[in-house]
Amino acid sequence: MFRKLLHLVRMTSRAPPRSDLVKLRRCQLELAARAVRQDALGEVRRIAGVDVSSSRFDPARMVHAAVVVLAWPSLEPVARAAVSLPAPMPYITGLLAFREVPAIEAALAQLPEPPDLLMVDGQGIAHPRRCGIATHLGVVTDLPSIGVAKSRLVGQPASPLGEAPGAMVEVSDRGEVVGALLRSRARANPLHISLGHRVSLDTALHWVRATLRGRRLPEPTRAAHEWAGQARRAAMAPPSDAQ
DNA sequence: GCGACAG
DNA sequence: ATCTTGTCGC
Repeated sequence: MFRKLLHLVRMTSRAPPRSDLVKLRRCQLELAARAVRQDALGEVRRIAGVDVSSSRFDPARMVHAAVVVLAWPSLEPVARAAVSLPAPMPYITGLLAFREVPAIEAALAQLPEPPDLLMVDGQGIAHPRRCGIATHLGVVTDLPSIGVAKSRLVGQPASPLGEAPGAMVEVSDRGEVVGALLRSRARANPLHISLGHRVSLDTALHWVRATLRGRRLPEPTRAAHEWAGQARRAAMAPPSDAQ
């Protein structure tokens, strides 16, 4: 359904007309209504990190989506995929998913089997319409998903976040708990964790903490970021003269 | 009108 | 998001 909306703006990759933005926001309300905010996931053996890379210097305006699947508990990569597509539209605050999800879905489709859990670079329900990219992706794929963002979109912490590693505080927006801040590492800016789909906030925090390895970003996110960057540089590299 | 604003 | 190596500090 949202795929038809994308078609409206696909021809340009420039800013969609205002009337289309209204439709995209309505679409988010429908997706958000389908998001499951409780645990509805099986045994977690394969965790997928998801990320997208792009460059403002790219005249083709491509988005490069990468998925890296890590085995639990070894956290060793067992599968990876990357897909590059023309950006359907520019980045617009609150509408990130419409820019990035199509390429991510294509990358997920290349995996030999679907992962048990998605860690997405961005917000879940911590979004003005409770439909950040983690929720959007989770609902359209019906896979359990967690939002791991590096900065804030909406919401306020219940109290100042402690300095100690592991410190956590809930974040609320318009009277609703939508996520949490997590001090994943000492002296580092906190992670913004929110549930995406079929995962509770507690379970989301559990899996983020379980995959940190003492660093700021969880391993699935780190690996996907690295892979997406490699995919972009490979696609943008000058033509090789290897014969 | 002003300020905020994932990637 | 991206441009980018070394460097300072726990």
